[in-house]
Amino acid sequence: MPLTELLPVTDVAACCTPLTREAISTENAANLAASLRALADPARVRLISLVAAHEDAEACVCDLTAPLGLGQPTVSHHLKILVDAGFLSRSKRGTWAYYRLVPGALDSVAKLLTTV
Amino acid sequence: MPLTELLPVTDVAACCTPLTREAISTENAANLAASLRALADPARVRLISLVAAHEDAEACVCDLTAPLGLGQPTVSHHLKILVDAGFLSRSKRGTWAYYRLVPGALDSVAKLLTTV
DNA sequence: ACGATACATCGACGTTTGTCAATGTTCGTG
DNA sequence: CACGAACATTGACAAACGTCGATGTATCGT
Repeated sequence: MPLTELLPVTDVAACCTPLTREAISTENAANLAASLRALADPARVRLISLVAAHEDAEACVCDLTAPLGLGQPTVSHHLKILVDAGFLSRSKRGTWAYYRLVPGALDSVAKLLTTV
Repeated sequence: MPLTELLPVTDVAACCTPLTREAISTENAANLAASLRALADPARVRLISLVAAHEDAEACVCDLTAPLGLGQPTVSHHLKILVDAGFLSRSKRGTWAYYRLVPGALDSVAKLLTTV
């Protein structure tokens, strides 16, 4: 079950009622787990936070390597995981690649976890 | 960064504003990531759902091995991770160990992810 | 056209993870 | 007290993950 095969969060959340309302199917559980695993890393948590808090709510790779204390290839790697999972979007302008939050993506997984 | 060193979710959530409000600290990011990693597995997602949906909102190990299709030691292993992370509580009655959701635990991590 | 810059991809390495079989441990019952 | 049942713990192994250095690929400025 590699992290590479995953559905965008938006699709994952479209599927089902919150986790605790009724027993989730095996397939939906796998999709939700994959989305969660994309978030379940200190560097990626900080990346999302840094992008959201950055000016104009977007950031390029060069803005992110220093605060994370990680190499550029590693940061690109984490960003790719977040993009593939549907949490971030990438837009290239000139030499730079700008990342921003996908609206509603975090909220959709939050909604699945909510019990009330 | 093994999954063994972790704070209960409740403490994790007490720390800070939602992820996207301001840049999260390195330490808080590590704690949140650890909580998320406890959830980021298909078997554990199903475990939480099965426990919540079970009669009286509690279940013993013997109720859970069959629907998961996993061996008893593996199920116990996953349950321990969820208990250590603060998502489930364990109460032993006789030979049986009953697991139930910790109220508000899932909601606290959901709240950290919410952007609105 | 050339060099430099910003980023992505690749290959490799050590660490962590999920799973199981085997073994401990605790509790109830005959 | 011994036996069985329910669960936890241990040890082992393959698979996946995070990180890095090296290399590839556009794009801009001169």
